[in-house]
Amino acid sequence: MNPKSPAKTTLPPAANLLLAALPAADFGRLAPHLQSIPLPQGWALYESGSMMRHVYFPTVGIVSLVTTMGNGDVSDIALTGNEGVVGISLFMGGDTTPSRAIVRVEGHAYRFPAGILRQEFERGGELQHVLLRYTQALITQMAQTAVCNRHHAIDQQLCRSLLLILDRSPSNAIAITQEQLANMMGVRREGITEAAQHLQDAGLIHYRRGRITVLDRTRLEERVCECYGVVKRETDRLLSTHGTGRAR
Amino acid sequence: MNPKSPAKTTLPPAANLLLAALPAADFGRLAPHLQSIPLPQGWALYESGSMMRHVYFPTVGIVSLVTTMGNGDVSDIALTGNEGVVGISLFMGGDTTPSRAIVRVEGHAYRFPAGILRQEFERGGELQHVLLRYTQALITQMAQTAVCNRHHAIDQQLCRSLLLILDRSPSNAIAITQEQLANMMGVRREGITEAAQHLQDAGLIHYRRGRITVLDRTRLEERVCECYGVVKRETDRLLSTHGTGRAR
DNA sequence: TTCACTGTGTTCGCAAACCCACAGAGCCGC
DNA sequence: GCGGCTCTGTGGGTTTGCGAACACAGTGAA
Repeated sequence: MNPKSPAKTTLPPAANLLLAALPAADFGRLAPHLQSIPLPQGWALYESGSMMRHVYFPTVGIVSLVTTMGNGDVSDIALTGNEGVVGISLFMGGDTTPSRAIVRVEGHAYRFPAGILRQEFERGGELQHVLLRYTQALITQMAQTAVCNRHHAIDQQLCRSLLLILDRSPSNAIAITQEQLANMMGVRREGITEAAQHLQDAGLIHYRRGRITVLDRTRLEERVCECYGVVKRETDRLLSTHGTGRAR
Repeated sequence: MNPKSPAKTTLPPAANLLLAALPAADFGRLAPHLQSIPLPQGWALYESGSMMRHVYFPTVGIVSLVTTMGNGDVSDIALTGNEGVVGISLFMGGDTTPSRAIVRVEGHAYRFPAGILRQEFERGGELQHVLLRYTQALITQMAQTAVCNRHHAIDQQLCRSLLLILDRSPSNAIAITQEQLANMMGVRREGITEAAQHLQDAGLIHYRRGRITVLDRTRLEERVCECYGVVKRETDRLLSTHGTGRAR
């Protein structure tokens, strides 16, 4: 299931928003080291506690940060698409984390060798600012996930998950099974079946065998808990290129 | 409820572990700007969305990062004592966060004006490394909180909260009411009453009117869910001064 | 066409927490 | 030593989600 050997790209279209936000000079130093690789469904970009060798900037697809309990229970704690980066502990200084990173929706990513990225990070330029601001957005997402797990019903959380996925998808058709959704949300598959039925009965979505189509995004947003909006606003704020007035 | 005007300290005993981990040269540049202030119970170091003017390094006491929902429900998402710092979004680049920071157990902290700390952070030296590594420990704590909220019973979560507090307390007597604990954990007060009775019946703790005494820490650690250990190990790893070989 | 497999629908009982309401019990000041 | 307040104990009824087991349908390969 490992991705095939990297195909080096000369000057990619930078479909990753973080890379796209870099000034030409900063990006120029990174470009020679870019590798474009596929992200096949289910692939683990890194395992719990393992030393990271690369940092990944997704362009298409969705990668989840997952915490696994001793008894095998899992929950996604955050979700990253082309707006972010996977492997923050490399530049945060830990080199490893207790969580795993798993491809939930297949796609592609650019990746850098760990040393290259860290070296560039240490320069303290715009790359550092962009990565740290993204990390703060990630923190917000995790915090909101924690309270959402505590306080909100599965129905609402399903809306949240669907919207988070939709925001990172090219179309309104999502290739994912209820079983996988249940895994992401850390609940039983039956709970998802029931919640999805509610949404389908209400005409918000349509699903069949591993494919969910969002029919009415507006009403989905009406039904979702506030957690979605909080995270979205904060992410937009932090990652808008017109930041807090820092030099660019 | 605001703290009184700052009393400037010349060379504090650095009872905050992050400050203590700094080389003399780095600490020397910061020392003139140190202000020691009290942290009274219930005080909000910063509110949701408000611009931060200071960064706080607790020496005694406990500060919680809290997310408040629209309907008033609250949950702590992380907890900081003298091993950490409050106000990470200042150096992460966001300047504000959607969460609040509240003093759960009264104490003291050193604080810096925002500009001073950010300027020192931008130097890219050991202070930056220390702060980023702490931030990663914080991320681990938040991630584990999220899955713990999802999968574990109140009894176990109570054990976790008590141990987290105990780790940051000078004695094994904790001054906190069940109502406050319930707020921290985002559950009903009655749920805490019941869980605390179990622990008291088992002889692990003793409590009376706003004071909980831990009688048998070992057995508390046997009963707690794995989340506590995961966070503790990771925090110790990241904040040990014998880090990952970065220059000191 | 047949067969195996995967994904979805459904059921029943059970346990954990929740909501609400109120009772008692320690603590304080006057 | 008497209110008044805060903190803790308790009960009943309800809801949500879990566990396990099973039926059935769409899909694709032999």
